[in-house]
Amino acid sequence: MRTSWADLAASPAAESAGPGSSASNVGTGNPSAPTRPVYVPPHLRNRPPSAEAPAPANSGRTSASGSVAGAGNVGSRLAMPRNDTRLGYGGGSRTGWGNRGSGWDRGKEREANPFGDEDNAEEAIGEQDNTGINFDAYEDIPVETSGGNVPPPVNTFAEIELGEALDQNIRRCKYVKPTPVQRHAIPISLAGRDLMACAQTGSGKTAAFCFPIISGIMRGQPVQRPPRGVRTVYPLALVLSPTRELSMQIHEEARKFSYQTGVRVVVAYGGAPINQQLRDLERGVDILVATPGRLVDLLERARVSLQMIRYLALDEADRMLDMGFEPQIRKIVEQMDMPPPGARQTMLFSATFPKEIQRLASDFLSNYVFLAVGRVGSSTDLIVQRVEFVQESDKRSHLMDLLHAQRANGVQGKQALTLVFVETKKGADALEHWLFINGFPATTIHGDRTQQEREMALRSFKSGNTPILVATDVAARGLDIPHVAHVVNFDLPNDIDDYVHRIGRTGRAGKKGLATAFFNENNASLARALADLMQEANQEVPAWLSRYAARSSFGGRNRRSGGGRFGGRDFRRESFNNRGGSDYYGGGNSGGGYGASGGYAGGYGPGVTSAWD
DNA sequence: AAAAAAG
Repeated sequence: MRTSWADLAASPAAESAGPGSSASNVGTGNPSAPTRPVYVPPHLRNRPPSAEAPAPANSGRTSASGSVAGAGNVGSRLAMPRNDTRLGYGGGSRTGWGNRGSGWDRGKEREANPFGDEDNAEEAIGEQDNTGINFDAYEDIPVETSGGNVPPPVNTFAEIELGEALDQNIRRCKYVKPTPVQRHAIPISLAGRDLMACAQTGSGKTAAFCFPIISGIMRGQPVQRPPRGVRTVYPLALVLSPTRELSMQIHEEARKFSYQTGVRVVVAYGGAPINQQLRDLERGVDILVATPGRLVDLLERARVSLQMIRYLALDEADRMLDMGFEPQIRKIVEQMDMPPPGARQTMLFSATFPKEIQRLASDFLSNYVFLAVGRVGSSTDLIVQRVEFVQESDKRSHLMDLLHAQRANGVQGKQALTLVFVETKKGADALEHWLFINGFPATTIHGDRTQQEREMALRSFKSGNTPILVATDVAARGLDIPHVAHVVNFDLPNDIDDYVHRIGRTGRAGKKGLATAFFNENNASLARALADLMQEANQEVPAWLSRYAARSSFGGRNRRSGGGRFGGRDFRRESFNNRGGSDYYGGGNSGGGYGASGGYAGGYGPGVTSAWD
């Protein structure tokens, strides 16, 4: 029966195995046309591994040895038979999950094991290795929700019906219990609600939107794909992010979560050859992770259609909707063939969410829940923030002093990683060169480098091979780099939100971090916001900075009324007096965001909704 | 003014 889109997707893929065959086998409607089954079509992937080796004694439940699940497996093949009997198939005890009657067979026999086949498994999984998560750091987190009928949070993964295969992957990731944003966001999404979520950097947002998507796709009705054109693919979920490296990272994470669920995740971004990405797409895609430019390209080539999208997730959503990106995002979301709000489920995530961006974002949402999870303070107080007054001309030698001190401190074992942010691409190259000739191995990542160079730089940094990375804002958001001990704002950004994201590259997953900023007259416009932010995060604010702040306190665009926290306030609450649009961050409101202390509407216990209703 | 994102 050629009813499933998967069959449609399968044919072009088979065709790609034999380039000469063109689209003929699709046209014939012959389901078993491919004679060289290099590729296992989705409808065949889920055959119970009848003759496979039985599960060894090693249960795999918590291979707590080492930091990596399956680290002992040299190759991916080794790991898979063991798991097959436990995950996708045998586990079908849960209601509905094992039911393959729909012809929507899931699971794969050829899927590479994303847990066991990575060269740098420790680095790759390290941060998400939640044995290392310091959950105590997440106690007493203030939560605010608003919107109608907010589904209550959960306390454990077990009480969420995510499906056996996904549960198993959660165990493999060593996620012991959900982080606060996951506790709240996952039930909201599973209930089918649209969501705008603010949560601190490093608090597990990726999983928060991936789990409901994967679960929903597994649970969902099989789709009949319109045979629009054989080379067009119809993803069910779209995840957009502002940088290529972040898309890669989300893809890697999502692959782990969807391992042996039969849900296929594909990534597409610019700067890399498009042909491999096209081949990946042709093999079938449920979740497409992409950067906007490349996606538009694919859409215009009609290689991707958004017609079947059920889930849309924007990571770093405020960034995606700011001036540079907004037209592209609108084009993708509103002017292609994506179902409208209400006909799809939309999830927006970021650590920061300025009010006027919330307003733009609300165009994409339908009856959404606003969720803010985080401490009172836009940055986690796991990060020690320092500001030093440094003239432009002294910055280099000052950085050198810091690096020397750090080296002297001799972090045992692996060298601590230092991420240095600068303002410009040229400045990045210049600083890298200077560091290099002064004996500090450094590399750099910015938009003037080739994609290969960018990826190489990031790998080299992550592995500790080059423990200093000089970066522009391309690296400011979302990147999850374990062991970043120190973020240096060599040049401060002009926007306080960028500062929040930059320093959020450290202090992740409940670990501590240090952030040092070089401040001088050029940064006067940031003084107020910076001082406020630091104060909220219980950081020591230098007296000279407070003086700068007082001097420039006539509400520049960086000034957040009411102590902006991390943008964690639903603009709808104040929108009636915000229509004028003259405000930024709701400037001039009287309410002042969260109350100075304990002003949260609730969210601590189940069933709590908010005063917004 | 800068950075990012298609080629």
